[in-house]
Amino acid sequence: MAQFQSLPGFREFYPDALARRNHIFRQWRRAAHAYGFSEYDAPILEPLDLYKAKSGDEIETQLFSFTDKGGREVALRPEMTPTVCRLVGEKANALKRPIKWFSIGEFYRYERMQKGRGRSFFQLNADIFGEPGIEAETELIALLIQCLRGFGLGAEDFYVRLSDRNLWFYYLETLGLDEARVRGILSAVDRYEKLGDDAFKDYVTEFGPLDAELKAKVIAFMGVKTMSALEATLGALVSDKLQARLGDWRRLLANLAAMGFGDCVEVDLGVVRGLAYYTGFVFEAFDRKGDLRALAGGGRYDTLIGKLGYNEMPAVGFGMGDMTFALLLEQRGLMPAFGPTTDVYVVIGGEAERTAAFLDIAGLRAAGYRVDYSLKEVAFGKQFKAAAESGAKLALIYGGDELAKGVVKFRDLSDRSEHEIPRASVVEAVRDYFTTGGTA
RNA sequence: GCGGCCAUAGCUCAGUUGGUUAGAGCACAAGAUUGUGAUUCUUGGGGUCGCGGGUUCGAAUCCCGUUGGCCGCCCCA
Repeated sequence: MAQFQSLPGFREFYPDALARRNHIFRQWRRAAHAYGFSEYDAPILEPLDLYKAKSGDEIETQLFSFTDKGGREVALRPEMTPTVCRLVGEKANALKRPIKWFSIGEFYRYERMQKGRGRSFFQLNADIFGEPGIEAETELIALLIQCLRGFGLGAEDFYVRLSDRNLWFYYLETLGLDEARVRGILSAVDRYEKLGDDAFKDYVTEFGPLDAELKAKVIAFMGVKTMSALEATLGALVSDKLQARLGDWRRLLANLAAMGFGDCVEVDLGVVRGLAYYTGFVFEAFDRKGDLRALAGGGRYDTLIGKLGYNEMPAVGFGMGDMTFALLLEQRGLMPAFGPTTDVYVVIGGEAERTAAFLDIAGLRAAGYRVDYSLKEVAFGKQFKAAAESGAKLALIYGGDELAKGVVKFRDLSDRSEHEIPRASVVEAVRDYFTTGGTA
């Protein structure tokens, strides 16, 4: 039977599955366009070094990488960020700012499959370049929320956890830690939710015993879930950077609340995101119930474009994958059923009538209507059954009796009413039906 | 990279202590039905039981290996 299988972790999209995927992409595009983002795309095969430069050599074990016939070390793209940074970096001086871009593409990672994760997946990426202030975060997080709300998901279904690596740095600095120790603590914070106290083991190995009072403060800070708790913890501390940053937080949350998204966003300093390249606000979107993986994640990365060899440019972005998202929509019953899409089904009496029918079928199709008919000569009963199953609202009957009179029978499949129309005005009659009387 | 469970028709699954030509429902196709709608009835196509090896007179069934799938750990850009 199965002589050739698809490669492990790769998905095949039969028409019903592709309809669901397209539905997701359509809503994402609609949201991104509504927020003034422009769509771009780029190669799926890139130089391996592009990813090593961002993530280090060890990333190679999780890439689909190989040597091409020209001896180049290449990799299927595992993410969009390095590529879009190159696009922006190359033409930084010519691009009007702020640069608001998005793309929807397929990505590849050589990993074990799990629920919500495969070796190939699609991802929406949205980024804003050239804006260092929280106005960029406002716009981007709002887009993320709209990308979820566009499907009918609400604050009871998902929430965005908002955190800030800068706030962690400034706070831990006031507690006397140097940069290396701060990074060690952040690494522990990233794992604390899963590992509990064991998350601090690496820190202790590297820097020695962790002061009990410091550890208590770190754990308490992780637990901060509201702006007022944040202000209670930090408000009295003497640090200009810290107090200015609190102001950023207030403005960002106020902006999102003003857009009506306040109930979708929660302060949560427990989120730091492992990636070393994030430099400010970070955020992740999660399902409120259930145990799904993160729906989306992102943050500010002001230094990455510089690390890739271009002039530094502020940037903030997020990515949202299709697999976990589709699981959520299915769980909530928000994935529509997609069937065949036909406007008009043409019933043909026999071979003699087929020639006349073809002319009108072609005319209707040229006018933009979705028209179908039986490829072979079959009984009328079968054709009407096929018409009903096709989803068509209208059937046009080309029979010998009608054509002899120069007419076509026009049947409304929803109420089973029918009347005759002149053949010469078929396109007009169909157009009239769908623009006025048609029950779409 | 590590671990658990699983693999019979396109799908969901039966298949007795190992026993003759491997079944059902759904789906698909044709007919009953030579001009009007999802019913009903009849019929049909489709499987080297994931693959390979072993035990046996005999394997879908037992054993080993392997590939693939689901799930978890690691990781998660």
